[in-house]
Amino acid sequence: MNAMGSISKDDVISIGQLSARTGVAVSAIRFYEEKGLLQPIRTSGNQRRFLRSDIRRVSFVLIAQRLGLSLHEIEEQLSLLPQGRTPNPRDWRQISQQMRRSIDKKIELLSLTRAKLDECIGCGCLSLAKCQLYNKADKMGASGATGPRLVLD
Amino acid sequence: MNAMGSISKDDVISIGQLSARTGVAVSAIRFYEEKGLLQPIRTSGNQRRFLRSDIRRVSFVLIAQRLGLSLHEIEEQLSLLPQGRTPNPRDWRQISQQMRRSIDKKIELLSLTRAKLDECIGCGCLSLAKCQLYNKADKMGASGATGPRLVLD
DNA sequence: ATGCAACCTCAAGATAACTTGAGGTCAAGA
DNA sequence: TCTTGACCTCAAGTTATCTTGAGGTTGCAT
Repeated sequence: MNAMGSISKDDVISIGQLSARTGVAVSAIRFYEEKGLLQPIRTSGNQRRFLRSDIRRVSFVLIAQRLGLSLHEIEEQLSLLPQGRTPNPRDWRQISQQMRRSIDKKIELLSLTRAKLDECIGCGCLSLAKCQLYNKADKMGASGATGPRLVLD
Repeated sequence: MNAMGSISKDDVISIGQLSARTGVAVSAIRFYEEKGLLQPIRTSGNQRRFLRSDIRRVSFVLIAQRLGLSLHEIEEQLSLLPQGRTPNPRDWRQISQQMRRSIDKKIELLSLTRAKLDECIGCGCLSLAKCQLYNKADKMGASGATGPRLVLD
């Protein structure tokens, strides 16, 4: 912004620049926009212009992805922020603690599965009726809209 | 088999029966066949007939899926067995130990990520250049044929 | 003024693991 | 014999996360 509060040319960056800064392909950035993760403004010639803070916003997306969040979940997190702002350190602390809890859960589930597997190694059973592992998994997941789809989440 | 060694009607089951026994949808069974996981024979009228042991084979697929193996990986495991037989308890012990190792790896990775996340919670940084979490993940995955696709595996 | 890299849109392709649907056949009981 | 449920094939749809390509436009440097 300049002294007048308006947006000057130097405050915004092109999609190519955002791509270069974040390592995310141009096509992916357009895709993120489509999914509501970014809301660039347009030039008179219809080209996208991003705020510098969008670099941080994309970083957030990348990091959250590493932690296993889907783009949809990430979008939800972002939309929870007041005024849909890009997460600041304080927001980040909130969100990352929530992520931590979800990682804890994943680890717990894997440990449980591992324990069951250890039993299975001993028994060698492969019976759907009796196998603890399968039954356990069954309770975990049967829900899947698409059948036996889930992968130990 | 009967005394003659030929396959009698009672040795085999229809796709519907296999579905009922395993809980796997008929369409999914056909799909598994297409992927090489099952190799039913056909009646004169072109209907599939499965061996009873295929129930166990499908159970194996389900369990392996729970452990995070893709159908492709499962097919590989099965094809390693002599004569492409359905895994018996001894085979199962081999395979499940290998799976155990892979679960161990996943847990390790998650723990690592969690540790990094804890650091991040403290620092509140969201800089791609500096964030340990992101850099770590980067080294783990950048490979992805499709860009930032991986999910903390 | 012009050239050309960078940008735009929209459609389609890729992968995993299946499902759904259309249109037709088989088999077993009444 | 007829009927009907179970089966068959093949094509297309689904979700997530993008990429690739075709065909056309912009904007900055010379």
